[in-house]
Formats: sequence, C-alpha cells, structure tokens
Amino acid sequence: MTEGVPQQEREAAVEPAAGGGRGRSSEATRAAILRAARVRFAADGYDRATIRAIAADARIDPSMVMRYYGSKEGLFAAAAEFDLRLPDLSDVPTDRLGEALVSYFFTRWEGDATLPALLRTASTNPSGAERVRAIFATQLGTAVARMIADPTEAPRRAGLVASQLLGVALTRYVLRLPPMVDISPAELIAWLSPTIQRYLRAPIPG
Amino acid sequence: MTEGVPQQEREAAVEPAAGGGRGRSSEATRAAILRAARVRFAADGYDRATIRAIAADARIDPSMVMRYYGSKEGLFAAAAEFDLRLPDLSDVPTDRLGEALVSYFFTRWEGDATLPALLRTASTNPSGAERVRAIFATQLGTAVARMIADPTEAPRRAGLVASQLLGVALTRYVLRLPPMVDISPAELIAWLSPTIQRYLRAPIPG
DNA sequence: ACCGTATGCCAACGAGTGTTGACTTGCCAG
DNA sequence: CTGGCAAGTCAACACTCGTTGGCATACGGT
Repeated sequence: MTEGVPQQEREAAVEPAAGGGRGRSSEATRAAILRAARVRFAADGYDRATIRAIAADARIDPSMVMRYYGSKEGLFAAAAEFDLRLPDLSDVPTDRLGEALVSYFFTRWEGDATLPALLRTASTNPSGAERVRAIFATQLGTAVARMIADPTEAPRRAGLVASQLLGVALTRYVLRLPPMVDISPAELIAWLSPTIQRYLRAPIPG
Repeated sequence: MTEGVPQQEREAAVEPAAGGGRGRSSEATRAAILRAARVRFAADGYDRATIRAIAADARIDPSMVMRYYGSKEGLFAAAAEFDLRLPDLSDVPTDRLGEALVSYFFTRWEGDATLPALLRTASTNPSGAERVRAIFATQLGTAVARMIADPTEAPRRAGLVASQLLGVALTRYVLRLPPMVDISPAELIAWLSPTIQRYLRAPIPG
C-alpha cells in the first residue's frame, strides 16, 4: 500500500521497430528502461525505487539495467539528466520578468514529473542534492545574472527565487498540501509573480 | 560514504540516575532512543535511518527499540512529534505580521533540526507527508485564520506562506544551496518579510 | 534468603536489496 | 549451412533490513 505507481498497465505502447541498421533494438530497451526509471524515481524517490520494479515496468530483466547503465547510481544519473530549458527573456520588459519566469516554470512543470523526482531524491540522497545545487547554480544562476545590473548579486537573488519556486514545487507536487494543490495555476501565478519580481529586481534591503 | 552522522562520539553524556522511584532507568533509555532517533531521522530521512544505527547511537540493542516503540513507524511517530509552537501574534500591528512570523520561524529553526528531518522524511514517506499536511493545516492554518478578516481565505493564504517558508527550509537546510546557506538570517528576514506580509494581508489578486 | 519482574543482550529468521555470472535465444555475415 | 555475437533470461550470491523469541542479569519486596 506504499506503492507510488500501479502495477498494471506497464509500458503500454512500445516503438514497433526503431529505425537503425544493425542490431535489433538495443536502443529501444535502453529508452524503455530510462522511461520507467524516470517514472519510478519520480514517484518513489531514489531509495524506494528499486531496480527490480523499474525492470518490471520496462518488461525486461533487472540484469539488463546493470548491463546498460552499470549501477543504480548510473541509472539515476542518466534519468535525472535535467535541463530547466530556461527561455531567453532578454526581450521581456524588466518590470514583467517575475511574471514571465513564474509562468514559464508552470508550463514546464505541470506536465513533467522530473522536478518532483529530483526533489524527492535530493532530500535523502547526497548526490541528488549535489545535482540540484549544480542545476540551480549554473542554469538559474546564469539566467538571473542576465536579468540584473550587478552580476555579483546574481547568486543571492537566484537563491531567493529558487527558495520560492522550489517551495511551490515541494508543497504542490511532493507534499501535496491541499490548498496548494487545489489552487489554479493562473491564481498561483498572480500571487507569485510579484514575489519573484522583487527578488529579481528590488534593491537589496537593509 | 553515505553516512549522515559520524560513527564516533555517540551519546556522550547520559543522565547519571534519573529521578523516579522504582524501575532502574527505563525512562532514560526511552529518552536516549528518542534522542538518537531524532538525530538520525534528521540526517538521513526515514528510509536511510536504520533502527540498528539508531540503537548503536543510543548504545543499546536494536530489540530495545522494538520493545519501547513497537516498530520503526512507531518510533518515527514519536520522534516526529512536532509542535510549531506558534506564538500569539494578536498584539502585533497588522502591517508587521509578516516580519513577526518570519523572525519567529527563524529563531525556531536555526537551533532545531526537526523540521529538516520532517521534510526529508515527508519527501519519500507517505505517512511523513501526511504528518506535514496535518501540522500545517491545523497549526499554521488556524494561526493564519486569526490574522485575517475573512477566515475562508485562511487555507489558501496559509498554503502560500508555507510554500515560501518551507522553500527556505528546503533550500537552506536540506539541499544546502550555497547562496541560501551563506546569507545571514537578518538579511533573509528582510527579504522574506514583505513576501509573507503580502500572502497574509494583500487583497486576492485577479 | 528467596522470587517475581523489569531490563537488556544475543542469535536468528524471513524478506528484499543490488549485483554477478553462466546459460539460452535469435539474428546476420561468411 | 554454420559460426559468431549481441540481446535477453535465469538463478544465485552476499548483504542489510525490521522484527522476534529466548536467555542472562540485577533490582525490590517479603
């Protein structure tokens, strides 16, 4: 009763015959494993997501996971390849950067369970936490740096932005606090935009 | 190399002889177990914190944990007994409620590792998540209800407040994003107070 | 002195984990 | 047709986990 994913209906549709020339379909199984791994890691986190369960979802033997990805850590590393895909916001008026960033993050997350997976894992797994640190330092940090005048303020402002956005992801997708689940994305965007806007552009308080 | 707590120096000082009348010191061991459990759960989360490790920290046999707390779930339930201890803010001017709440949460968290433990656990353990939901629905929800005019808005506003405050706890104490770790509590309070103030008191946007 | 009882330890069980190696199957080149 | 090779299966190993029951020990009351 602690399962995150129903046991039935695993890997419904598979590619009939992947393109390539030689070698039957090793790339297809590789992809199937990765897909199943993403779902399981997302639902259960690193520790509770077992290789056996992932293999069962992908309808292959657990040993194939080892053959293709070396170890559970290796599989997770491949599954958690994560690109925020932050768009270019250079033509957004500076007083609407907050709204643009919040709106984008929502369109990105509502259909992709990778971020909750990352949060779930990073909470208990040191290498998962390191990965989140790297993602936000490089991707969000550099994006924020382009939005502000003094680049030395970028890390601090990016940290504040992350604290609010990850807080929403945590309460809405992971903890599932009812008020945060029930609220509509539009209303949430309206509430959050001024916050992010201030973290990005307001003068440093003191 | 995945250990959260160094193996040495476990349970340094123990009460020489707890007060009571009969029965040597069962209450002392009970407390020692609970203390060690809090540390381990805080550092490692529910899954990675093993009963054997907790028992070793408390310098007793794993079976004693079962005797006193029935099961690992029971131990966690006892260890995660969590009271936000929100103070009475009824005499705070309404335009400084945000600052008061943020300041309080900081004095509460900086010396107490229970909240990170709860977050770490709730991320992967369903009953842990349920506990967080209950805590914030009852404790924070009712506190917020007393701060606003229309009580029907309380859950939504409390959810928003939780998203920011838990986001800070997550990024500062669990993920340890460098910018959020390095920033001083005073500066963090200055940044966060307007956010919380708005979530508490601003008219609903639309 | 004795005994009941609470306190604690020890060894073990059963289940589940990641991981490994040897075996079987089916395809394509020669 | 035949040999080689990649894809996949199977059973098992070594380990750790939560949990259990039996056994030792030392206290307090009588």
